[in-house]
Amino acid sequence: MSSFDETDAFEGASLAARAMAARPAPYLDDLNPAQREAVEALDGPVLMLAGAGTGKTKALTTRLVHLLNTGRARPNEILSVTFTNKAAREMKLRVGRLLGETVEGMPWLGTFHSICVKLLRRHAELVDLKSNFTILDTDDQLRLLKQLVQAAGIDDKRWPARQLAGVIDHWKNRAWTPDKVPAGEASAYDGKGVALYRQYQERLRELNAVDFGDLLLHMVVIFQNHEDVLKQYQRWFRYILVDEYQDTNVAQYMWLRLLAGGHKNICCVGDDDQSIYGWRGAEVGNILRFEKDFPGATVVRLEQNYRSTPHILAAAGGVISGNKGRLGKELWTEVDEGEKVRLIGHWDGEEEARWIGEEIESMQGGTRGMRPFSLDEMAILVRASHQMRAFEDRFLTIGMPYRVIGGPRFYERMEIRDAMAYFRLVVSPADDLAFERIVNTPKRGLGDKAQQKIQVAARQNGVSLLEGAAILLEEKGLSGKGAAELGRLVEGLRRWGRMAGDPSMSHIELAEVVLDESGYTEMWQNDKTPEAPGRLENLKELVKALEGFENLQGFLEHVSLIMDNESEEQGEKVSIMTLHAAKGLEFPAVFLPGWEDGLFPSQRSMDESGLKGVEEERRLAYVGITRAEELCTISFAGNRRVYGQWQSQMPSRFIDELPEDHVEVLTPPGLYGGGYGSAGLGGSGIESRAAEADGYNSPGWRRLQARAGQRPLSQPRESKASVIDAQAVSSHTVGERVFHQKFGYGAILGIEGDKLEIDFEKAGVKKVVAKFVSGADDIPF
DNA sequence: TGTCATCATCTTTTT
DNA sequence: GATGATGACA
Repeated sequence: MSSFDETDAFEGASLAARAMAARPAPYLDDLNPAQREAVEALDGPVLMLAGAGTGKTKALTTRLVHLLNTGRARPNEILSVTFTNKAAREMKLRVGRLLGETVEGMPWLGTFHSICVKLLRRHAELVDLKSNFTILDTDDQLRLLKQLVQAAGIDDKRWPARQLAGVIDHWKNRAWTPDKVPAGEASAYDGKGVALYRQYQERLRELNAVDFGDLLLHMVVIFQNHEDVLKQYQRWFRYILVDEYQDTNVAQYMWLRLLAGGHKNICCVGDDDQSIYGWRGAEVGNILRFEKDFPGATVVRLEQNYRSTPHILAAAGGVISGNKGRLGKELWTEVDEGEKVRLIGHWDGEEEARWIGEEIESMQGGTRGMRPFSLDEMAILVRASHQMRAFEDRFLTIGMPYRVIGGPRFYERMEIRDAMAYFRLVVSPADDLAFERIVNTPKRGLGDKAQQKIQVAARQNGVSLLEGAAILLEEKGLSGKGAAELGRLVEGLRRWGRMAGDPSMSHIELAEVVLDESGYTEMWQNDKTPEAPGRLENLKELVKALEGFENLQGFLEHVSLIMDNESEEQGEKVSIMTLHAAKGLEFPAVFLPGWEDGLFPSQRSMDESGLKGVEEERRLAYVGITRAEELCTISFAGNRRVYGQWQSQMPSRFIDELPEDHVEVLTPPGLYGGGYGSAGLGGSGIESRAAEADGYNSPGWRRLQARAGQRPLSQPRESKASVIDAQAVSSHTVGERVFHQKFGYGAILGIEGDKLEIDFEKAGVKKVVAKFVSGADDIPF
């Protein structure tokens, strides 16, 4: 894990470089001609157009090693930027492997954001900040904006603060400070957008805080206004590598151009077909105009695909060819044909989840003449995260082990943020946002009125909320329970602050003391909701995570940037994630459910961005299909619940774009002869094998629907899960009160084999697998 | 001030 | 279906 130890970032070469004078380069032999060209074109601008699965990361890391190996730069003179922490880690790992040693000496390999934090800490004063500024998460940001909106007397129902946040984010992504917002944007947010943006920036400065967008924006401003600073870094970073260039926004683009302005030794890697972050301000245009920005650039295309079968590549290629203005690449492969992309329609979303669950079970044992797939080799990629739910419910029911990647992030959970707010307040007592968050958590009898008094006291005296509270107490401005509790809190924070300065006390102990004495832990212990045990567990994990850090401050810094949760529990599991989260990953077998117009392509994307929106969605489809190595299964449902309301769905337009020759249409499961009549493939241009059947209006289908409730949910197959479950059954009795990790507490109504029918207090009656249920009294924590 | 019920709104995608 | 905001009540 990267630490923020900046000491040797600019000092002499810490390891590898010393020994790096021109060694032989055996690693070059591992590359194909295109990759090799991209690696060996070391000087001047290089654009590497790397299609999906063409060995992009390999080329990039090899290039980095080659730079070191030829003695062109020392490890700390290379700036390499990625978008995600995961990608940065991966690169470090692979560079290390190629060098045959661990890479501690690459201080400037990281995400845009983490690198900008390092730089901004050094130059904070140039934008009126102190170098210990805090980084706000979206939650803090929103609360701050809400205050401003309300203070401006705006009806925040008609003009939600969320929207303002979006507008400001949009502007920051284009590197527009309040002064630079173009006149054409003046109508944003009821015409008050710019004024509020200005106020917001002012507030941030007062709080000595920045938001995510600021990290880049401030650095761009600094580089633009302070030539000496810019020059210094232009000299220092002798080579620049950029991953996922198609995802850069304007601010990032300007940042890169400024830094590369001198030597122009910049190598950008990307794939215009995989640009899927337009909604976040990414500009495909950046990659499309690279050659104009850097005349004489070497452009290398990586087109040999090492990941997928020809059928999969052809299907992906067919879909993406519908987009205009592509740089154009033709992926090819040497591997054998393999299976066609499979397409299947279902009656509704639940049926789809059920079918995929069963298909996964049979694929474990090998089915339809295919090799067996392990659960780790299979993934379900959805458009929107709410689609995951159907699968989770289903898999919980049948006892299929699964893992959700990129779900609700650990550090975004309520209890973690609360705890972090306490820590922040201990470290910096003037953190008003943190104070607001926890004054009345746990409940201290400090409602709106009391909090307003604190605000007033703070403002009148020109001090932080915490100090304001202290003054208010001295002046006896509060009484009763609230006063006593607030006194305890203020006192506590002072005490903990002293402890933080006491070297004899570890920050881990301190964290425990804070959570304990503040009553926060107790609050959850007394909480009877099903989430409480999990939250306590998370708090424990949080404290454990502190171990990797010197002090609370370092930890807070880390957390604000590393938002992904790396809880890699082992065990074979099916992966479920969004298409966005899947970028850069690959799986032997991939399921792509929910290909229905409105859902995918998403209605919102089409409404907001029109044709551009559809094209981005199409790229998303391309990303999805190209994640598959051997088998790709696309599905759609004729009906789906949207906002809790049933809606009939049309198959996605992208289905029409799949080239027929590379697609096999599967017959839907069940007793009804299948087919795709009214709700199915009509008009898709693809011949269904069962096209003659009248599909979902057939009597057989209706019969099936009528019986859906009683039908055994899955044909028991010899899976590991059910064997274990069978043994577990005997430990439960009808009427027993039990606890389930997802559904909470409930009473057992009946037992059927390895499944229990349980009346949950919150979730209602469900059938679940016994192994997910524990006695209500022995909850593990 | 805290709690409960009702109601509206909502859903992409994330550093 | 679920969450958040609002308002009546204890």
